[in-house]
Amino acid sequence: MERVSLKMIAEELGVSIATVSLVLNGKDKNGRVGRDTAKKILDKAAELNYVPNTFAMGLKMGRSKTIGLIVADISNVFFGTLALYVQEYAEKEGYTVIVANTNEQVKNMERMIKLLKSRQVDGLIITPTEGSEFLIEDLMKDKMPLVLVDRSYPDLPVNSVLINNYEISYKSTKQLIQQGCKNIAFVMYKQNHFHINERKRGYCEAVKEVGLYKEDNIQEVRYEFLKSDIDRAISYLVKKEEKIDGIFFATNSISIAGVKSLCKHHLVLQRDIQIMCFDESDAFYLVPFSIPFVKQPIEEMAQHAIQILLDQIEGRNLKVEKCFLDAELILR
Amino acid sequence: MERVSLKMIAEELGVSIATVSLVLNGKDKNGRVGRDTAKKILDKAAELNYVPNTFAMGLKMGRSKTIGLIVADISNVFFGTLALYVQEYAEKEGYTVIVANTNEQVKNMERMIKLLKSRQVDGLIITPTEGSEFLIEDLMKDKMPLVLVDRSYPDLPVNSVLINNYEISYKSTKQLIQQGCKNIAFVMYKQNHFHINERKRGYCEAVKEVGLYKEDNIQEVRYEFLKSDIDRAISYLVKKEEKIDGIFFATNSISIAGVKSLCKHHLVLQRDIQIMCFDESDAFYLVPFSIPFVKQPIEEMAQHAIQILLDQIEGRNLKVEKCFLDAELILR
DNA sequence: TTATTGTTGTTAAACGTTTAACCTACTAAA
DNA sequence: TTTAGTAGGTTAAACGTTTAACAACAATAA
Repeated sequence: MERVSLKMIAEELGVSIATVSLVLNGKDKNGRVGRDTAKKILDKAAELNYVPNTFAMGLKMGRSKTIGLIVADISNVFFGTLALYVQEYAEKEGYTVIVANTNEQVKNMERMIKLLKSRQVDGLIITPTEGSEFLIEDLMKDKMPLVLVDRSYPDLPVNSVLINNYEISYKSTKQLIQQGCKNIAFVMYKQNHFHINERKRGYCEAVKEVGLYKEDNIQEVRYEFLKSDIDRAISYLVKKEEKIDGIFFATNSISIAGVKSLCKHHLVLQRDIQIMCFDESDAFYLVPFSIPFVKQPIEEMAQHAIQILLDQIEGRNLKVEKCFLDAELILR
Repeated sequence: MERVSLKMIAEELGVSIATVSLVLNGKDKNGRVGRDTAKKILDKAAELNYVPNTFAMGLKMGRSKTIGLIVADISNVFFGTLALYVQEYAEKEGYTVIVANTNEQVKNMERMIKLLKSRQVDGLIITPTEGSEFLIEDLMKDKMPLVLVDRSYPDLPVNSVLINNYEISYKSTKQLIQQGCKNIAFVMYKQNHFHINERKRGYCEAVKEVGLYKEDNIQEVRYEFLKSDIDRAISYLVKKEEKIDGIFFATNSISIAGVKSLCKHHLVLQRDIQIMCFDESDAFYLVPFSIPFVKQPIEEMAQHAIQILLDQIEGRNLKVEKCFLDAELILR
C-alpha cells in the first residue's frame, strides 16, 4: 500500500513540495504558479492516483472535516435512515461521518464520545441516552460543536432538532377516539426521556379531555427486555376487566414488538382493536388493511442537524438553535 | 474546544514530552520511568481529560486503526445489522469503522473508495456494486487489505465472506415443492452479480429436477425501479395462464416489496400462494401464519470479515481467504 | 581506582501537510 | 541607470505523536 505523497510528486517533477501543494489546493491563482508547471503537477497527481493524507492535513489545520453521529442502534431502521441522510448531507459539504452505537447505555455513550474526540471530530450529532445530561454538559464546557437530535434536555442551552412530540401524540390519540375507541392504552419505554414524556402528555391530555383516562392503561416496558415486557403488558391489557379497544405505541420498536404480541393473542387488528404506531414500518404494508402511524421527517431532521452543526463549526452562527419539525399523521 | 496535548501535560509537570508519551502508552515498564513520575503523569492526564490525537499518531505510525465499510444502503436492515456487528468486532480490536453508502452505483463506490483512502483507512470491507471489478483490482494492485462480503467476484484472488447461495436456494425451492407447489416463480434483481446468479441456479436446479422449470417464471426487476417493476412482475405472474402457486424472492428488499404487491392483489398468503423469502423481516411476525425465509448468519459474516481483514492488516496471514458460511432455512 | 550496570530520564528526527515569508529573474517605467 | 513591480517559484516552521539514541547519575563489581 505505497502511499503517494506531495513529496513524491515534487521529486518526480523537480519542483518543491510547496508548489505541488499550492496547485493541488487550487491556490495557484493570481500568478503563484505558471500554467504549464501547474498542468504538469495536475497530470502527475492523476497519474500516480494521489489522495491527500487527511491526517497530515487535519494535524496541520486543526480540523478533521469529520463529524461523529451517536445513535442507539444503527440496525434500527429509524437510526439507519437518519445515518443515511446525515451522511448524504455531510458529504455534500465535504464532511465525513463516523457512526457510533450506544445501545442506550450511558457508559457506551461516554466511551463513544471519547473515541470520537480522539478521532478529532469537528462536531457531534447525538441522540443522547437516558442519564447522559452530564456528558452533554461536559461537551458544552469543551465548546464542542453539538446538535441533539430526536431527544433533548430542554433545560440545557444546546442545539437540537426535535419533532412536535406533544402535538402529534395528542392528535394521534384524538384520531383513535374519533375512530370510536373507548378504552385506549399507551405503551411506552420506561425511560425518563423528555420526548417520551411529551408523547405521554399528548396521549393523557387527549384521553382526559373526553373522560377516558385510566392510569393502568399506561404501560411501561424496559428497553433491554422489550420482548418479554411487551408480552406481559399486552397480556395484561387484553385480559383486564374493561378490555382495551385501542393502543398507541410510543416508538417504532415498541410498535413492531407490540403488533407481534397482539398477533399471538389472535386478536384481529382493526376489528377487535385499533392501533396507532410511531414511525413507519415495511411491516405495515403486509397486512391487508392500513395501520395508521406517525411519520417523522427524518430527512429534514438530518438536513437541519447538519446545517446547524456546520454553521457552528464554521463559525457562521454561534447562537443556540432549537429546531422543531412537524411529524405527520398517516392514515391512508 | 481547547485540545489537551502531551506537551501541555509535560509542561505542567516539568518533564519531557517523551516521558509523558512513554507512560501514557504503557511503555514505561522495565525501568523506563520512575513510579511516582508515572503516577503524576497518569493523574494529570486524567485531570486534564487527555485524549490522544489520532491524526498525529496515525501520521507518525502510518496506520490509522480505522477501517472502511462500503455497503449499498445503510438504512437497509441487512446492511445496518452488518454494520452494527462489524463495528462491534472492530471496536474490540481497537479499530474504528467508517461506513459509506454506494446506493448500488459504481460511480459512488469509486468516490467512496477515494474518500476512505484519503481517510487513510488500514483496510476495507466491501459489498461491491455491479461492474466494480476494476475497482477491486485497483485496490489489490495497491495492496490495500480487503475483504468482500455478501457478494464477490469468484475469479479474483480476493478475500471474501459469502454464504452458500446455491445450496440454500436449492433447498428453499425444494421446500416449496415439498409444500405442494406446482408452479414456482423466482423474482430476482436484474444484476449481473455472482451471488444472485447462484441463487438463480439453485432455484433452476430444483425446479428442473421435478420437471417444473418454466422460463417465464423467472422475473427480473430493476433496483432503481423496484416498486413499479415488482408490481408489474407480480401482476404478470398471478394473471398468466398457468397461475403461480409459489414464489421465491431472491433478496430481502424484493421480499418486502413482493409481499406488499401480493397483498394488493388480494391474494391470501399460504392459501392462494406459498412464498419463500431471503432474509428475515419484522414484517413476517405481523401476519398470523408463518412465512418461511432464509436466515443469513450476519453476525458471523461480520466476525469473519473483521478477523480476516485484521489478519491481513497486521500481517498475521497473507494468503487469500475465501470463507463460506451456511445460511439457514427457517420454517417455524 | 576504574569499569560496568541499572535507573531515570531527555533530545531530536520523522510522519505529510499548509502557508507566511522570502528569493530570483525579468520587464517596464522614471 | 536605477527603481519598482510582477511572475514564478522555494524555504522553513509548525501541527502532536513515537521512538531510537543518548545522557546523567548512582550503585555495584573488579
